Amino acid sequence: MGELLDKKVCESKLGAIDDALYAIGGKWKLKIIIALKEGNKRFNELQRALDISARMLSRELKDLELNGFVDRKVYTDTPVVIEYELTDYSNSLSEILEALSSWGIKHREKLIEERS
Amino acid sequence: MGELLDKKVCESKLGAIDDALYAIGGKWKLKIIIALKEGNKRFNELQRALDISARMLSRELKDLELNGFVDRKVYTDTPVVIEYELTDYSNSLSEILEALSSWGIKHREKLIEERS
DNA sequence: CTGAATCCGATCGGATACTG
DNA sequence: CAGTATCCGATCGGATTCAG
Repeated sequence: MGELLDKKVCESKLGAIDDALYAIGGKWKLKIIIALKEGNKRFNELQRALDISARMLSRELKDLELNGFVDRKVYTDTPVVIEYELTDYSNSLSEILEALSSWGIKHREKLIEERS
Repeated sequence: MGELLDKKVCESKLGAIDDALYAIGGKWKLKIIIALKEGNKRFNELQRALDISARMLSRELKDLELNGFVDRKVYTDTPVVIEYELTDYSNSLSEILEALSSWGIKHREKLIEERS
């Protein structure tokens, strides 16, 4: 009986993780969000901070904006300034970010240990 | 002064997340691990459970084994049975998995809400 | 400065067929 | 059953160029 329960739990988790990976998976999305947590940034600032090509950054920002993680602010101050800013919704990712970064730190330590 | 601190924190987090994504990023690794949490599985069972091609499953399992998340057990029972099993180390991912799946559920709810 | 357009190689990922 | 090999299209991702 516990097996059936396990299966249900597993399947629902698989579905949920699918949804999550679909929205924030890939190489860049989470990194962009982290970079913007430090403060709003302009296109070129992000590019330099993340070492990402303009082509990919442009795509990813469009996607992040479409999915409600990022706002594109245009300040018409002559010269016009364009900044990217996190939305409130992106704060809902904080648990994931924390879990990932703390695991990443421990994982790196493990790797270094193994080399010796 | 707080700005400099922010920058340091951000950079270290970017590095840690890099490490994490390098190890467990991509479309399949976490899904395979979740499927195996339910219990050990054979190659074909995994394939059906995840709807993944043999080609990709083979690659990903090799990678997961190399990085210490999965063990490949061979039972020489005539006929030989081969099973994949999670290592203890893969349990260190539980926080990440929990965070991802609970966020995924909330995110899906948000999406459904938005369509109405 | 903010992108979009193009080109090109690398990788992803499924389908199919094949081996032990 | 447990993979491997091959083929092929889609996407990723950098470099460069170009426009507003």
